[in-house]
Amino acid sequence: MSKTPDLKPRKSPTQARAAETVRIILEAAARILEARGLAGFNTNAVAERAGVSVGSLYQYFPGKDALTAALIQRDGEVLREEMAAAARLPMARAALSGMIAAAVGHQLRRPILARLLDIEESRLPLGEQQDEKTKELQDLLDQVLARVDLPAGLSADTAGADLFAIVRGMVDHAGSRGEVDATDLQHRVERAVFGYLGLA
Amino acid sequence: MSKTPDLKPRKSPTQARAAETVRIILEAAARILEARGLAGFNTNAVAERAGVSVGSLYQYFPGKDALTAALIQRDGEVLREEMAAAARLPMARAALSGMIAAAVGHQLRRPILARLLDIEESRLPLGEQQDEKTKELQDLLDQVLARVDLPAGLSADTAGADLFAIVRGMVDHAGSRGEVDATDLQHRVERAVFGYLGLA
Amino acid sequence: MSKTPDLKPRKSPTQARAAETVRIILEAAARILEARGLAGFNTNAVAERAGVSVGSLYQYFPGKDALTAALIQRDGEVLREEMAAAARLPMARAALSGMIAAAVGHQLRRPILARLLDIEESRLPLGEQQDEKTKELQDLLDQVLARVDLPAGLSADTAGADLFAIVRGMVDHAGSRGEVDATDLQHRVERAVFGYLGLA
Amino acid sequence: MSKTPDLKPRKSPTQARAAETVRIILEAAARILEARGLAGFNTNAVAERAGVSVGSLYQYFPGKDALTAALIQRDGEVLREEMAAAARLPMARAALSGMIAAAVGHQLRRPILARLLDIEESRLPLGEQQDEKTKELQDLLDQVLARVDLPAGLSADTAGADLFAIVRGMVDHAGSRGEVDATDLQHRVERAVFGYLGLA
DNA sequence: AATGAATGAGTGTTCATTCAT
DNA sequence: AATGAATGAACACTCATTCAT
Repeated sequence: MSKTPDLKPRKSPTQARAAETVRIILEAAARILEARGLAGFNTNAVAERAGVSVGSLYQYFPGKDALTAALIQRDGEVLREEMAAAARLPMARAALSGMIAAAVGHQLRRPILARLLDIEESRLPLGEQQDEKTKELQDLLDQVLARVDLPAGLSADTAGADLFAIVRGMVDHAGSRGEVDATDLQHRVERAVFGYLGLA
Repeated sequence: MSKTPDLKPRKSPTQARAAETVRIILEAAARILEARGLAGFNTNAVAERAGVSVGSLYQYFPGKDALTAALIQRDGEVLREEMAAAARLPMARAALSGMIAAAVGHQLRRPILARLLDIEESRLPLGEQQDEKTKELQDLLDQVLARVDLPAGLSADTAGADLFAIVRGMVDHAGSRGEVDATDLQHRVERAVFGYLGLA
Repeated sequence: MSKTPDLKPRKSPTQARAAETVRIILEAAARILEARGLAGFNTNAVAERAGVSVGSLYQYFPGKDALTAALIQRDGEVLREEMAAAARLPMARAALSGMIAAAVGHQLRRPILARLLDIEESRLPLGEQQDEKTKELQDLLDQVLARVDLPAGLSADTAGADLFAIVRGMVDHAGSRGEVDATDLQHRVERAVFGYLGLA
Repeated sequence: MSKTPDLKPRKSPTQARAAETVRIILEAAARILEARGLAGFNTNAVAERAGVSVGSLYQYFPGKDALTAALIQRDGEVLREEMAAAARLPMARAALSGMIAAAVGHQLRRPILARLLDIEESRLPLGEQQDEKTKELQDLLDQVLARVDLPAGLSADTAGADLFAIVRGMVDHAGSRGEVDATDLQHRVERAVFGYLGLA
């Protein structure tokens, strides 16, 4: 077995300058990923693009994987907020539509980045912290699903996982096909989701 | 820009022994991928596992990416055959079910391998050859879809791509969740597919 | 805690060329140590001095520490043989003299190298293999000490350890003072050893 | 060739607070050395342990080696005083015993630190200052040796160097073996020293 | 054809040292 | 004077690929 890498940020930047440096590094990492893919994603390139030294990068992240993990975390932040907002809508159908819209919007905003982070997320041992985040999303979905009539034989858990997979699969694929029309994609994903749930 | 790598096998194995060697190398590559992931997938490890020298490996494949490409190709062979057989079924609904069964069966047979090859496939410039294979599948799907009443506003092309994405997303996710019950998964994918098509 | 490094050679060279490469690398490592000290002892420098690539070095040694360990092992080989030969002398006093001569000769042959390897030996977790080697020496010494009248209150173990320390301390220091006269040094070490044992 | 580093403390701490800071830094350095060895001995770790910033550390020491040198200097201070006191004893034999006791006590107080500083001392170009300190010790030893009948063929210089080496070798080794009984070690070192001098 | 030793560019990471605040 | 963020040269180690045997 290989040793599990440290994925927690190394130091919380106390000074304003340091926080800004972290932000710059993360954005540089995102751009490198988008421009050169996983193969071209290395710490020296990120540091150079960020206009800082490698040393600075390692002041804030204990290793490459921790940088990736932070990027995944940052990337999911907005998504989770939009999802939570959508889940609060009173009508279940509207809530689901809103959650789909959040996923679609998130993916189409930076499709390449989203796809690569998905891949990396499945590779990294993100630990409790990320599990919590995922669980949070899962819970939101479960709450909404509890308000619809699920078809016989489907548990909320399984249905949640499937919907997750359907939405991610469709938006990833749309992203890789170069789609940019969010409205159209939204409709199709709704077809699949509501069809799956028998709410068509 | 980096030069696009040569992905065609270096020599057509005219002799039976050579074909056998190629087979052994490919299976070794598959097992390394499954056991060690993309990070542990390197030519020296594959050659050692295959019981041949690196030199021999490079006799049959011009580079690492060509090896990966051949693996993707091999991996899709059976899937395409089963898909084609299913597409020949007279009833459109049965044909779709059969195609889903092929996809589900393929993924659950070697879930880790299937997932990693999906990732690599999206990274490699597979060229005409693979495009043809994908187009073949797309055509099969189009033919079947031509025999159902597509909902308004959906082209066969788009619907095909979406179904592809739905199925792949669901089976990938099921694979990574450790599901092994093909029948159950089959039902759920059918829900999504027929739901999407309005055939529920 | 830091992970204990792998200190065993990576592969036993099967071909003659490979064995020669290993020999060349070890001698280059020795010369780098002598010329630049521990601070200048790095794998790139060793490889360059050896006239091979770093890659070759890592074919045979899993890491820098393994290289050092192999050097320690090689360095002790001749010493152990000479010690064993001396221990076989029938007269205990002659045996001790012979063992001192072996230690003195060993140290004066390559004084800087011997000193630095002593330092590294104390730092590395050499494991059973080396413990055996040291135990072998200790056993030789014990056997010889069993044939002399030890002063009251001295166990063979303690006496052995002390003699070891006396000899090593004196020859190390002589080496670092630049002494080259083995005969003179031999006499003085004998003074200390026989004096310690009350055999003056 | 590399330039010889500046080993003198950067500023004479005129203020009491500065002197205290220096003391704290030195003790932190000692503890880091003991706890993490030479490999873990770095200026950032020392500063953190000392509770000061690296910047402050560099206010008082022009570089890492200067810090080490100061530590060596501090470490020898007490030893030299005790040695000088012992050398003033009227009976030569008692003086030697006292000097041995000083060395043994010094080593057993902080065995790991003593050993590592010995190693570093042999690596650093300590310059006149330290030479003087060593010479001071050597002189003390010479004065005492002048009061005993040296065996034929031994100069006071050589004898002094040998005794130094014997004592250091024995106490270093005892330290690394984990010995803690100062009285026992004292007896054995005396055996060696007086035996060497023919005063048994 | 096969072998496997050899290559070396590339990458992750550390740490002594500097300097803006 | 003090801080600690930033620097970047240096180094351990990997692995795709080549080539002498």
